[in-house]
Amino acid sequence: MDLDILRTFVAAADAGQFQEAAAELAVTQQAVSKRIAALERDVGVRLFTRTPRGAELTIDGQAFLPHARELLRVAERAVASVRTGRRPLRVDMIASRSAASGLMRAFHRAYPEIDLDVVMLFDIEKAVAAIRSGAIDASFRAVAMPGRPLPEDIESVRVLDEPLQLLIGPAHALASARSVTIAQLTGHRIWMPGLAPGTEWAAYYDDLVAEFGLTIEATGPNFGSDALLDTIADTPALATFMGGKTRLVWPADHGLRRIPVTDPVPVYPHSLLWHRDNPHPALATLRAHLAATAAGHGAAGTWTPDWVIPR
Amino acid sequence: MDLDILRTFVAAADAGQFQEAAAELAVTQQAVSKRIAALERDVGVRLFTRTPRGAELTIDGQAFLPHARELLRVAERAVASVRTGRRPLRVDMIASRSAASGLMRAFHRAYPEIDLDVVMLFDIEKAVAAIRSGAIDASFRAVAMPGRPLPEDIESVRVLDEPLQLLIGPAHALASARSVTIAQLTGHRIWMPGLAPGTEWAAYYDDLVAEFGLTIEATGPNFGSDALLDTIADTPALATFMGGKTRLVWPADHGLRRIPVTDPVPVYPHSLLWHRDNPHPALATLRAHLAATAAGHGAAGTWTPDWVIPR
DNA sequence: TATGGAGACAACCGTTGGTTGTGGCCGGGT
DNA sequence: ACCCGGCCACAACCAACGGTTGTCTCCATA
Repeated sequence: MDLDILRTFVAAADAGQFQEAAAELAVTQQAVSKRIAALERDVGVRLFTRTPRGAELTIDGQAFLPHARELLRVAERAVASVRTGRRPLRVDMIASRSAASGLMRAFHRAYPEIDLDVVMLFDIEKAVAAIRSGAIDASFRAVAMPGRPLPEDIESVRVLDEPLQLLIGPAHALASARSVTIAQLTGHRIWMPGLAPGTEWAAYYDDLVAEFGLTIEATGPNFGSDALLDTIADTPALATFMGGKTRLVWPADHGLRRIPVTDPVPVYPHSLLWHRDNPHPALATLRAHLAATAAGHGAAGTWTPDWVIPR
Repeated sequence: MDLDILRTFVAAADAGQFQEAAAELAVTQQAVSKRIAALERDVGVRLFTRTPRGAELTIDGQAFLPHARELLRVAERAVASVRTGRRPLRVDMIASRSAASGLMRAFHRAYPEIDLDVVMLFDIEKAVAAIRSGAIDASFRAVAMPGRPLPEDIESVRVLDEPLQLLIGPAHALASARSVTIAQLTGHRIWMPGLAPGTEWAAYYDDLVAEFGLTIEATGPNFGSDALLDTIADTPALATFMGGKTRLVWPADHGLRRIPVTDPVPVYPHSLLWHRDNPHPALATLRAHLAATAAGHGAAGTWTPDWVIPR
């Protein structure tokens, strides 16, 4: 099915005749006739009843029409999402199910008229480059890792601390714990595949390891969270860290447990980054929204690496 | 833009490489390469970065991907709306802005997961034929006009009485009235273009005229409500009837007035009609919903033709 | 009854979109 | 260090699609 054909269908439905639709679309009446016939062959029903002085929609045609319009609307938005110029606010975050995702959902509820696009870049370096190039408008990241101070043209504000939780299977030694202290984790194997050196998230876990003497294995490629969850669920001796705001969707029978970590609570600090000169109006709205709804970061009893910008 | 190309894009994005996507789609790798190149030419940005061992999404590609998926979802629904078999509940009503539309909106809010299609057929005769043929599942209509008793296989229930209002321009003699009695309308010109003999709505207004001695002109073709509103707004001596639940969208400076009519209140009776044997599960839901939320019909002080099924 | 406007069908043809064949690039194994 | 294998791009070729022109039928209207 071709969007041009849908445009033809809508034009013919609006005009009530093929001839006029053809004129609008700058093609011949025969072309319109063929396109409609092709569409009808495609969907398997007759969409117009042809009369000697025009063509009117059948019942099926009437039912199909709003769907066709919707399709064209969505197509327009899809193209707009990548067209330069007035385009949706494009935001990067570390993971699709991180706490930043919850913030953006809340923002979308508050301002449903603002078009949003979410992307996930590799790390803070790519994110900063994308912000400077204008490829994205904002980014939720932890800053500023050692050796990578934020450039002067990038501004940031800390918006949310996400407490880490331990994710373990039902056969794990800590499976029945209501919560665990960081000290209790010493000696347990914690697996975080895909932890790539040089990224800000690797730097975060490096500091966590150094500070509390944990053991984190970063071996093996990251085959995605599904594969990770499967392995964790089935392996008694293995645990992993996961953002406490993560909304997991996994088969109910996995039996996975999420255990809060305390003394102190390790929190992953999300800051919003943007370019000083970015004029996107929705960016100002987002910043104002986050400032108004900002809650709990830098609270007592929490831990972050000392390179994290305090407020 | 072609939906097949979008499917190719999504498949390639999911697979992370063109080769595998090509295998899934049962075409050659070269065809996928060409399609992606065409799509990129179409939207004007590069969607993939080609590497020697695959292709990964650019930032723009990431932003475009959810839109592409949405487009395919909408396309699927569009086709489903006309496919026989499990399809959306298809409901006919007399006008897109009648009270029935409000009922269906409320139903949609209550059951957003139920797919709905609304069509507008010519009259009760077409509606009954469509219900019997299965082309529609239900219809909001006034029944049962003289000489057209409902067939035995069609069931009905009265669901809503819509009070009529007088619609007049700012220069009309009654423009400043808070309400008018039917008796006061005697001698005023009431214009209802498109009132077609033999339809149930024409029968309704015929009875209204006969009962209260009104003057209704049905001359001229109906060029749509916009044209009607324009004329009414500009013509001091002209009025028309309009459903009291109608949500009008007209330029604010039209200056149109809607005046309630009393003594008695003429109400247009909407009944839900359906086929005795229609098994569509959403139909049962709709009937239950309407039964639970049904309000005010057959109230004292209202008038309907005596052929209207009382309850 | 003649006329004009609208859609369908047929014939024709250029362009599009598929295929096969081939070459370049880069990572990993030997 | 080198070669192999996997993956994508480019070129050439060809069928099929989608457009145009020309013509016919149908029916409402004058």
